[in-house]
Amino acid sequence: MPVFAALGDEHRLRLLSRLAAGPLSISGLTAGSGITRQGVTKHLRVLAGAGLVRSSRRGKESLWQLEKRRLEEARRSLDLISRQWDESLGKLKLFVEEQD
Amino acid sequence: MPVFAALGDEHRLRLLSRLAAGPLSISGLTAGSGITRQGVTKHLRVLAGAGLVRSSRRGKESLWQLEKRRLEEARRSLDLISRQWDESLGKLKLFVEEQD
DNA sequence: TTGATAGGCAACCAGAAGGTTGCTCATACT
DNA sequence: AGTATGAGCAACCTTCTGGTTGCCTATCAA
Repeated sequence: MPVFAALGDEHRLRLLSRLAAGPLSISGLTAGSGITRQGVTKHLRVLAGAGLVRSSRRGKESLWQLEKRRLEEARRSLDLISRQWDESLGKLKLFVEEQD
Repeated sequence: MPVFAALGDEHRLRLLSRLAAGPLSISGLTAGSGITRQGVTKHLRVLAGAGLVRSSRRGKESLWQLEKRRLEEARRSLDLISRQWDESLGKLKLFVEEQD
């Protein structure tokens, strides 16, 4: 649910952008991450909890991949706010002009 | 800097969307927020630290308003990741087809 | 079947985050 | 002048978070 909270950690953002290049296993993601495998696992769980990522076992490793839809939902939320702001600025401008 | 972290709190998200309807003072934002004025202030500071919001004193009250640019930067970041993902899926599809 | 590789579970820890309260300061109103 | 309103500062507390370590399970390969 709290998708922005999930995005709000640098390690998790990095994980996401690495996953954006294609599915990867946990050890794959751990390599060069600077933290432990367990740390990575925790982050992946958070991302999964936010619906940003999904895993599937393949043999002895579990492959993680991006769930694009949630990203786009998040993007749209931000879009919505900026649009509202544009409108409110529009109204403000109108208001100012009426003052003349 | 950590713009997503700033977005990752429900109170702050609500503050933002209220500000999207136009500038407001701290007490204005506090009303109906469910937390103390000091709490609101802290959240506003976080948002400001992320460059998402800006304040200006007007008489005895300080008016807070949205900083649209950062929102759009954040939106673009998400966009970038989904685009990369699209590409990677494209490559994956190609790879699968080669297998036949 | 033994070993190596990939991962899960649980406990633990330090520090950050969210929130409150109490006090002070400054501006506005009458 | 005196009071009410809007806000800042600092201390404090509790909970959540990021990260680690130690140990156990499962799969693959020799």
